Amino acid sequence: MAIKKDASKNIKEVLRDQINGKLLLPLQKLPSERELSELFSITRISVKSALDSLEIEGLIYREDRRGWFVSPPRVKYNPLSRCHFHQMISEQERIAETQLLGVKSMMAPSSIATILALSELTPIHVLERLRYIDGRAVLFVENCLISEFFPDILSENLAQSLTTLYEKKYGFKNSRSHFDFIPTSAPEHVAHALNIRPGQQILKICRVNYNQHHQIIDCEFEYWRPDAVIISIDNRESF
Amino acid sequence: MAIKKDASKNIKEVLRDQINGKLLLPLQKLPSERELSELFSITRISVKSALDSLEIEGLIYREDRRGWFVSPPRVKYNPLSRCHFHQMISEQERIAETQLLGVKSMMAPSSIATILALSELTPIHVLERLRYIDGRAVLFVENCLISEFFPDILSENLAQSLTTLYEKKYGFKNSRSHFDFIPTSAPEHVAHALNIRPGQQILKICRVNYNQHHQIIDCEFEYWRPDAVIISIDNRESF
DNA sequence: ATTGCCATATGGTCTAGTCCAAACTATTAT
DNA sequence: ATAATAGTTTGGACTAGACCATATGGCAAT
Repeated sequence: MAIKKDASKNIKEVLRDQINGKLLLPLQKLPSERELSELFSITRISVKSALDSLEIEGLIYREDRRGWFVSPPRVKYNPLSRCHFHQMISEQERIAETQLLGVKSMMAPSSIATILALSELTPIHVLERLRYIDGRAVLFVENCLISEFFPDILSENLAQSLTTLYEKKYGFKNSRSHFDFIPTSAPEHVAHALNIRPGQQILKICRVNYNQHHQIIDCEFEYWRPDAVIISIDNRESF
Repeated sequence: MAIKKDASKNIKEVLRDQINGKLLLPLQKLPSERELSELFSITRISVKSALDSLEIEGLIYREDRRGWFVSPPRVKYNPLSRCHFHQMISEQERIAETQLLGVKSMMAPSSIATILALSELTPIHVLERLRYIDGRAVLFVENCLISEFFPDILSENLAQSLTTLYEKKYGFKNSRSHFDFIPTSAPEHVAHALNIRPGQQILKICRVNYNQHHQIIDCEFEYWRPDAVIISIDNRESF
């Protein structure tokens, strides 16, 4: 009786072995849920439950109504480094792309006003961008800029590094950033952009940036596909 | 037709509203899955799916065969601060406890040897500890110490701060730490200790510590209940 | 070549149950 | 009082289907 496992444990172990043993390669499609349920003689619900679990582990991911696929290796991401996104990714021999989804100008809603430490009605620009690694959408980014710091920014190419733009066009240097990392679920608009289910787990990063005059100039919300990233931080002391 | 929602969306929204509106308070028990399925006239599977989703969001958590409960607010955790766990928690007016689960002495397996940059067979001590906030087990910690750096450490009280012990007994100061933050799922022994399902999402933190001589002396694996924590890091530049 | 349409494959969601194991509770025997 | 026991409640796991919405690819009309 020690050999016999739960149905879902068995399929999980088999698939994990296949992936770890490189019999299933990154980006490769798994058999459909119906095929798996026949192969393992279990119902589709049990198959789904096993796949859900492997998804949480970060081994596979789903594309809505297309199927299940093996996750590529995670990229290392050091938010504290000066390095731009594209540079950081290409150093890992992966290909990064950035797509500008849209720009809105509005009054800061209370949730954002709190983060930006605004005490009165203040206009902001909100950029929505989607970032790809090796062609897969893995990161949804929302930048909220305090408009008065960035006159005429909307005429620039906003698919590039904002940090560079801040410095070249406005002379801003980063003096401080604050980061919050929160394991939570994807809001509707994020889920849609990343082609994941609303409510799926995600790693949310809230970043607040200060310029060289110690003023908060913008904040950023990053939503990472949880299987795509390792946050990697090195902390050397200066003493 | 715009009013009618999916069954699971409806129950999710109702429960989320109840929690956000403080009608359901932290640590309070939700009605049982069977009661909810009757209340909302949906099957238990749909109820479970909605609860799963709220769990991922971090609003509720389950205790095996006991029920579903409203998550307390997240604690802020800054791994880069010098601050001890107990101090950090009590500054947030929460109560921290630490329980030593066990100590093993062994040869470093390859996975750990790699992290500790060991090139040959090396004895290590492995401490397993469980940390509670307000009586709830939220953090499983595994410390892997290179034995030769810590003679006689097993005779000490290991439920206290290890950092303090390193300094007082061995004169070690931390000169550098490296952190990896990985959203993944709970391994079996971790799930058991935290009373969560094997395979449930977790935030894993791998930490490697260097002493004042720039030697790696130990590493630590932290497994956080994902609804219990916000990682909060402040990055001031020195230029 | 392009466009529009349709069939198919696929995952998303749901119904209506069953059986099981662990946690808890109330009762009973000592 | 204490300990053993039996019943109840609870979530965990599963069966065996159903219908829906969308992504895709092939085909036909333009």
